[in-house]
Amino acid sequence: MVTGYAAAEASECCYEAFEVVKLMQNEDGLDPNRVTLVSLLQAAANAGSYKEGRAVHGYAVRRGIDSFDEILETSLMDMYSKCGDLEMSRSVFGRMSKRCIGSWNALIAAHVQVGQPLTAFELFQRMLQEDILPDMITLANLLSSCGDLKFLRQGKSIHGYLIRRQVQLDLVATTALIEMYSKCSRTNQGRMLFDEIQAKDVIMFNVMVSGYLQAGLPDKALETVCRMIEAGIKPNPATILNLLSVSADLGEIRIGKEVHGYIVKQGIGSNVDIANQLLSMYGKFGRIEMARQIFNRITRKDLVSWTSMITSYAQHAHASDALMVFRLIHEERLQPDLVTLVSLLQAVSSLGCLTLAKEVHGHIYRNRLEKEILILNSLLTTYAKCGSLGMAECLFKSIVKKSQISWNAMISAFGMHGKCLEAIDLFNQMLKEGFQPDDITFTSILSACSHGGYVEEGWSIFKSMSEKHSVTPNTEHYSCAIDLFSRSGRLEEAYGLVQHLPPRERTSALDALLSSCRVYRNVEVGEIVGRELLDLDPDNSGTYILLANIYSEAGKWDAAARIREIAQANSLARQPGYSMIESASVQ
DNA sequence: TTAGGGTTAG
Repeated sequence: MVTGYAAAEASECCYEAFEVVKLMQNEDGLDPNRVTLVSLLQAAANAGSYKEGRAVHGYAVRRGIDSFDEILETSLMDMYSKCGDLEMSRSVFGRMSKRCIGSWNALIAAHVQVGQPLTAFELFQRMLQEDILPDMITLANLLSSCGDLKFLRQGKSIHGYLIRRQVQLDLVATTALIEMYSKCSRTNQGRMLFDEIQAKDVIMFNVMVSGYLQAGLPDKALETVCRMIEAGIKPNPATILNLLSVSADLGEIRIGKEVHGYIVKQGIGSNVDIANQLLSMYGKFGRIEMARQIFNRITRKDLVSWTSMITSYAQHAHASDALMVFRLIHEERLQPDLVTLVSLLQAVSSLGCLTLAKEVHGHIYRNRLEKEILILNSLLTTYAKCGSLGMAECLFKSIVKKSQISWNAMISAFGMHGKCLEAIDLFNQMLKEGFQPDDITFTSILSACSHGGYVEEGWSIFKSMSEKHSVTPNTEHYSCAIDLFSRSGRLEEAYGLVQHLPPRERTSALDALLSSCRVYRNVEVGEIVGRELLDLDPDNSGTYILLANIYSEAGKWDAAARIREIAQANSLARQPGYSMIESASVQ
């Protein structure tokens, strides 16, 4: 009876199990034995009832069942881990005279679950030193750690171990391997294992889908979900969460709306995790009103709900609303975490308010998050965007373990403030300290050079991208280099670079180049650029006007008149100019 | 023993 309640995994059942034991003692005068205690511990562990679990431990000690057997001790460890007391779990483990595989597994699993995979790995090494042979449970847990730590080599060696020992890979083991490979950026390897299994379950599909999402392949993720549905497997809540991510990543709100409809029909909209993901998806599409409605309907909002709402506001020009939501969090007795504060910093950055930046900085200190690299990098950018390059630099210097992102953030901060030489110096220092620049580093440094007019320096850095750093220049890099040349009047060279862009992405670069042609009164290049631009975007009245001006300023009145005639024939009126000024609503 | 969510640099 007690075991039945214990297996039911609900807190009410935990109390029922304890009630049954009381009845057993009072009415029948029977004392609980080891089996009863194991069941009670299991009930407490499933319900997370620490008080009850400790009481059972105390009872066992008082009754002298303290020369515990392995099963009872392992149940104690499991109960302590599930109730969040890892120390007690370790202490029970330490006192065990004979440790069975189950107790090792319990401790390894506990460390994996609280996000300490490194310790889980250390335990595994100790286990091998003590000549204990790992079982499938140990290996599945370790594979999960390998994924989290991106330990591809160790993950592969576990896979190799399984093959060498000719272990038949079941659904769970294969799923764990697929997950490990996906998290270590080896999605294809995961896919091969996935294809080998005929009878896949919903979890395996979800893991594969999530692997594709992590790899930035939302179309493959969608294809996999479709295959799953075709195979007659019903989506579960985790599938729904994946699908909402697919929709956001593909930029296809239609999919998200369809999934929303499914959620409503299935009556699972009250699930807080699903509601959070839905809110976040609408937020990403800028559908703030929809996001807000979903947020308001969540009855038990958790920190993710609040943070998602802040992010949605912060990223779509509603910074003051983001701040307002942040202030409400405290009333809910929730403690903002690292992610909440990073989102808040985005809002502060877009307001450009230094006082607020300092206020959040204080908050970060009070919550002891001042050493988190994620927070430091965001704060650095926020200070720079709020006009205080000094504070940004000071913060950068104070970061003991700088990440590549810290360097990128500081280079871009110098760029924002027109300090091109400082940005170049920092870039060189970054290389000297052995950090690998990436595409974002180059976007920042090239844009700093182009704004500061440092043509030679910028061009030499652009060339070094593929020659020295194996970074292939993308459209943005080309645009920066084109800008670099066109601003300094080297229009032929700029036009030469435009040819490297795919035709559809040439418009804005050509637009800027045409303006430069006017500034530098270069009719030859202007004519070529203007015509190419008119081919690509014949409805842009600005191009006709600019080209006509270039002709007339060069004295080519006939050509200018012809262009104006064509514009008139196409009835392209000049767009009136306008400006928008937002009044400061937050001090 | 296997799955999911809010996040930093342009």
